[in-house]
Order: sequence, then C-alpha cells, then structure tokens
Amino acid sequence: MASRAGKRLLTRQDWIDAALHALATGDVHAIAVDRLAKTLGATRGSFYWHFADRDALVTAALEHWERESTTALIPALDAIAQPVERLRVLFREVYEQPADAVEIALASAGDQPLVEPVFARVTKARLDVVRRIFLDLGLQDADADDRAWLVYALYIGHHQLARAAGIKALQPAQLDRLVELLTSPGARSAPPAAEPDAAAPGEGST
Amino acid sequence: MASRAGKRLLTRQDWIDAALHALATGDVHAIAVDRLAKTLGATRGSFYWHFADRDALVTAALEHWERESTTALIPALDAIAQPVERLRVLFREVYEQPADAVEIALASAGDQPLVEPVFARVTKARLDVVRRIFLDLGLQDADADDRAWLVYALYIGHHQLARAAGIKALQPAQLDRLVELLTSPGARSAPPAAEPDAAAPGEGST
DNA sequence: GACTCTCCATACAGTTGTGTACGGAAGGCC
DNA sequence: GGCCTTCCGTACACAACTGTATGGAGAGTC
Repeated sequence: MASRAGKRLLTRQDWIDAALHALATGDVHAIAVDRLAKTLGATRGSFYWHFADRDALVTAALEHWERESTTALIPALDAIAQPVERLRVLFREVYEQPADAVEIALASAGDQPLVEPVFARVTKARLDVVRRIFLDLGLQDADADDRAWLVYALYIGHHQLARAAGIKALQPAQLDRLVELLTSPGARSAPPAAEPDAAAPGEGST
Repeated sequence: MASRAGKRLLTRQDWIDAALHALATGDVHAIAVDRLAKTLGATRGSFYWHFADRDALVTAALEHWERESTTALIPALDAIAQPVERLRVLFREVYEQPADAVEIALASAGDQPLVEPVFARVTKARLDVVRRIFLDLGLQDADADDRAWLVYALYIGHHQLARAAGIKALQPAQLDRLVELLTSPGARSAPPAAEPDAAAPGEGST
C-alpha cells in the first residue's frame, strides 16, 4: 500500500484486523483505540481519520467477521449434495478446529447493542444451513428444527467447553460416533409435536 | 442486620449480591466498585472496609456462585438412584430454566485469571455428575466420557443459543425426545475405541 | 462521659480510556 | 514552486474507574 518516509501507512483494514485480534485474545472491551494504536505503532490521530469513533470500528470488525466466518462459507457447503456428507464436512471443518476465540468472545457479549444484531444474523444463517441438512434427510419441519438446534448448540457448547476443560478438539472417531448418533432415526419417530401448553417455566426451584 | 440512624448497614454479602447482579446484566467489567456503590446507595468508603480491593469482591462473588449453582446441588442429584430419572431431573431443572446470565457472562471470561480456576472447577464437577449417570447406565468409561461431554456441551450451547435466537426454554416434549436420543444405544455400539493413532485417548479429562 | 470499635463519607491522586482541535509533513498536480 | 489533499502526531478536555488517607458519627462499654 501507500507509504510515506519509508513507513507504511495504515489502512482501515489494518485497524479492523487489530480489533479482531484484540477481540480474540480478550473481550469486546479489549477493542480500545488506545491499545490498538500502541500495537500498531501509531497514535489515535490515525484512527480517527479512518473511523468516526470506536463504535464504527467495532461495527466494521463484526461485519468483517460475519462475512469471513459465515456468509462466505455457506455456498461451498450448500454445493455438497449428499446431506450426511454435508454434515460430516461441516463437523470436520468446524468441530476439529480449535475454538474460534472471536466467536467465544462474542457469544457472551450477545446483549450489547453493537453485537446483538450481528450475532443474531450469524446464528440464524448457521441454523438454516443445518436445518436444510436434516430436511434433505427427510425429516419433518419440527424435527429438523429440533435437530438443527441440537447440532448448533453442541457446536457452541463444544467450543466453550474446550476452553474451560482444556480439550483441544474432537477426535475423528468421536466425530463419526456423533454424526451417527445425530443422523440415527432415534427420536425422529416422535409425533409431530402437538406442543403441550405446559412449559410454564415460571417457578424457579433453587 | 445492624443499622445506624435508621439506615441499614451494608454487609459483605450485600456487595457480593450486587456484584452478581451486575455480572448477570453485563459482563465481568460491569463489576465496578463505583457503580455498585451507587446502586447500593453508599460510597466506595464502605466497600473498601468490607473488601481489600476489587479482586477480592470478584473472587468472593465467584465462589458464592460456585456454591449456589453447583456444589450445593450435587448431593440431591446423586441421591436419585435411577440414572435415567436422574438425567431427566437434571434436564428439567436445568434446561427448562431461562439461561443463567451469570453463567453466560463467565463462559466467555474463562481466560481471565480470576475466573478461570472457578469455571474449570465448576465444569469438572458438572461433567462428573453427568458422567456418573452414563456409567450407571452401563456405558464404558470412554463412552460415558463422550456422552457426558455431549450433554454438557449441549447445556452450555443451549443457553447461549437461547439468548441469541430468542428461544426461551425447551418444551417438555423436546426434553423427552432429547433424553430418549441421549440414552438410546445409538453410538454406544461403536467398538470400544481402538482409537486411530492420531488420537491421544486420555483427552485430558482432568 | 470519656473511650473504643465499627462502619462509612469525603477528598485526593493516579490510571486508562474517548473524542476533538489543530498543526504539519509527504507527495501528487499544475 | 506554490497549493491542495492525504494521513498522522500532539495537545487538550473530559469521563469512568481504582485505591488511599483521613475524619467522623453511632452504638456499645466501663
């Protein structure tokens, strides 16, 4: 890119990358203009030329993450015709990776105004992908919803658990057993959910 | 408790409760002495009499949460002899509740020095409870480990997902299908793990 | 009624962060 | 070779937060 006096000039993307790196090694609060400037060897004067304020940087970083981690990956997955194979590829690409630190950082910041809409979009898009897998397997709508929810909850939980318990990644044999369990007829035979009116989670026992 | 000039005096527990409430509605950074003092109608002078510093409050709050949310609940669960019923009770108590906001806040702060040891202890204790259920069901060690991991990852993921996707709680019918799926022979029939060499079988369960 | 202990308010110092104002250097344009 | 645009450093005002020092009011004690 452009340079001046031998020194490379910073781009908007440089700040975004630095923000995502800070997010990965910390939390949303770690995206601090002060600290980013220090790591980039610049001052806040540079930052406020590229961005209106800190919120603009956070927003741009989240949108970048949304594209890289979700939007851009879906077409390649959908191109796989066999649903079981699609699930297997998904698991292999996604469960075997070490936990995505950005994702973990965002998961708990889901109530912050800047994070919430992005995270909701990503969640919905990913759930849709998995749901289509089970629909292609012949499951009913409600069953596919349940199963997709299960798979994705598992995905999120695994990454969190991996960090807390020090488990690095799923073993291939575990993956195979997992796919087998999830694609088994199993609970699929349940009646198409004439949901009982119950589900009054009001009482909080301990 | 004690009072002075009609005004109730604050206790150590008052500050801990306020800290946990702040944690539940925000993140770890939300535990700020300044703000807590404001919500309690006191000043930091009071706080620094009860606690050495902010870290002491955070530590005390985390230990309180550990007892209330895990340590104190295990004996009652273990008292249930039938493993399937134990799993069902666990799910009913735990999955039907709205997401524990403290837990979600802590999950992503798992790398912070103050949070990490507590969260690791809680994770291990809960995994042990579930693992015992599957051992009592007759599963081999490795299978019980896998299944426990699956159940607990599901638990964590469900709560996160519920917040992101706006799902409130599992319906009873979904719960039943879930228990059925998880206790089904399913992947249990997999050969007793002649793990491919790539697999370090221990997977660091401690 | 002086004395002490408990609990808290006030005041101050220091740190870290945001955002703005302004100036200035480097390089392209003519 | 003046001029303008791009990019960034410096300086300042301000807010939120931590931690410390100190004093003092209330209540119990003798």
